Amino acid sequence: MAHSLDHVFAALADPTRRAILMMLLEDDMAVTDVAEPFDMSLAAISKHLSILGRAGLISQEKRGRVKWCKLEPDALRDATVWMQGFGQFDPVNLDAFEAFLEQELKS
Amino acid sequence: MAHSLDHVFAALADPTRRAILMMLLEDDMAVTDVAEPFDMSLAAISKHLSILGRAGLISQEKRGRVKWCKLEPDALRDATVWMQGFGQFDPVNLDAFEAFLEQELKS
DNA sequence: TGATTACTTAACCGAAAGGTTGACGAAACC
DNA sequence: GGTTTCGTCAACCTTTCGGTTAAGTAATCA
Repeated sequence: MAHSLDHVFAALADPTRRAILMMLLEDDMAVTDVAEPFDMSLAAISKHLSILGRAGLISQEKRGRVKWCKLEPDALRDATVWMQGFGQFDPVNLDAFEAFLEQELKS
Repeated sequence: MAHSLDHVFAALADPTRRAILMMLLEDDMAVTDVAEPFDMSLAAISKHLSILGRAGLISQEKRGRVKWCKLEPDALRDATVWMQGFGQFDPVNLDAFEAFLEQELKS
């Protein structure tokens, strides 16, 4: 159990951070590129990324002057297990997630 | 989509609130009984319960002078779907959850 | 009726969250 | 070497969080 549920859930509670995670689902990204779609300073994004890092949800590797952000979905495992203890839900519906994702990125 | 992921994840980020949810897994409880194991005022627990209620994770029904708290696990569904969009995890391991729960309640 | 029980609300407090701007360091470009 | 780019850090500000105590309301008990 690498990272506490406290940190993971707290990281997921912010819409900006959830959006960042969804962006990283596509591919690894540099910090500046992560920041681009948001109406927010680079420093703010940098803070969000460090919170995601503390929760273990992403890792960061610096190559040259560019710092690359990589999704680490395994950090979600403990949280998922915890939540599923409360009942069985439908089998994963990826279509629903895709739709939700599209909706979210649009707003 | 009844309750926002913001509220659900924020509610889950606090260990006291997660412990309350686990207690309610056993059975419905009155507010005073929920508060009993915690080293915290009743007012504090009342606030935690209202946060859980706002997230849709519990419902409360007043019968006489007693207010009963009931787990509403369906509120976790959207959050679970969201998280599972990041990858398939092992099938639910209830035994692991039970062990974790026991550990948690002991500490 | 009077006292007690069950709970919420209000006011307050310190600490943390989420944002800003400005200065800085390190790598890359010309 | 000078300048630009990438990113963090420090200081600050406002709002929210998580707790407290004190007071208030509503139902029950004796």
